[in-house]
Amino acid sequence: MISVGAAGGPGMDRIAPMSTEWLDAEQQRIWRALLGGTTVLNDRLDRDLRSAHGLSMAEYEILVRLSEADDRSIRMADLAAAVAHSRSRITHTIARLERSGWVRRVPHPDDRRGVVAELTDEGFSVLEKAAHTHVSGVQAYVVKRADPDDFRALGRVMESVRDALDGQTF
Amino acid sequence: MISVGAAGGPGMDRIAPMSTEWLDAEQQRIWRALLGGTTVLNDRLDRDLRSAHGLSMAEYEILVRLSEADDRSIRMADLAAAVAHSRSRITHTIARLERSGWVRRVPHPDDRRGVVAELTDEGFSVLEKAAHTHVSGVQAYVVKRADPDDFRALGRVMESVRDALDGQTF
DNA sequence: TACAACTAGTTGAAGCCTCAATCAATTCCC
DNA sequence: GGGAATTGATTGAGGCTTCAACTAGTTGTA
Repeated sequence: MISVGAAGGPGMDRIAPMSTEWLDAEQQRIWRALLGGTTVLNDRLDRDLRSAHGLSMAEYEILVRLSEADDRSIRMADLAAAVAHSRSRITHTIARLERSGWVRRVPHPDDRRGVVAELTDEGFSVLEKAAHTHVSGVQAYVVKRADPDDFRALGRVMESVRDALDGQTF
Repeated sequence: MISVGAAGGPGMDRIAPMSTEWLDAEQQRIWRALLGGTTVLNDRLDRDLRSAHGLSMAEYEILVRLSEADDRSIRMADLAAAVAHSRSRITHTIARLERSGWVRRVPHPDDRRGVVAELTDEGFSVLEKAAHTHVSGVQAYVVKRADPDDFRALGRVMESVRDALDGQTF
């Protein structure tokens, strides 16, 4: 047993390889809870949406953003930034959503390079139903299980993480 | 703007569709921080590992588990449960790791249906190097940015989430 | 013993994401 | 103005994950 990622990395006490600061036992326990918890959570929310509405989490998130925007439409690049996906991924996902009839692509009025994705009425209607499933899941799997102060603390940490890392488009 | 997933779902004040309890503004902010934060975090940790060691996060996690186990080996199904992946996914991933020479498959001694995945010396050596990259990232992107009490609170929440949802193999 | 039910693991096809290359339009700047 | 650099978006190939179907070994039970 070597505890890679835990207190005292491999050989650490003898050669101090490259000054990596290892996690102590508690930090490692918390980190693994974050990793494992988000894995099972995303998996579960995704399955719930798929089985009930034929919609993935990624697709759901996109529809939500569109529903909140003026004219229910957002430019492709802005949409990519909003959900932290690559442009390529947004192109593929919007193509699928368009095939389903939930989104329509229209040329950008000012910038002729631009494309704007717009939520259709049918898409909005699917979203209305899917929102019940999704929000119920978030309540049951996360919000209801958390002490309100702990939940706020989680928010502070993850806001800091997100703000530090985002803004990188690939 | 309809705020699906936020306070007052669509039409909620008029028809109370199916008694879904919506998230208030603060809860929604926190939930989106968790969603967005974990997205960019996983993305970044994965890229760091890939570019430096040719190893994905999923592969790294598996190697870590193996390195911690007796004989550096774990049965396929147990490995799947440990990292919350499907058996099929573990089969594919171990096949890849075996091709890379980092893991070897051996028949289970008692149960002739069983297969045990075992970390090779070469795999251990890659893991030793990768651990520096990974742990440095976790420190810089998460641990160092978080107030220690907030970080502990995050741990409590995510442990509860994970324990509530895990144990579902697909 | 014998049969049914279950568990372990694999397989291949289909779907989604990543990556690099590409094309078109806009902006920069001399 | 005009060429270079940048930005917006798409494309298709390759890689990883999911899903359903399948084989094989084990367990329960009569």
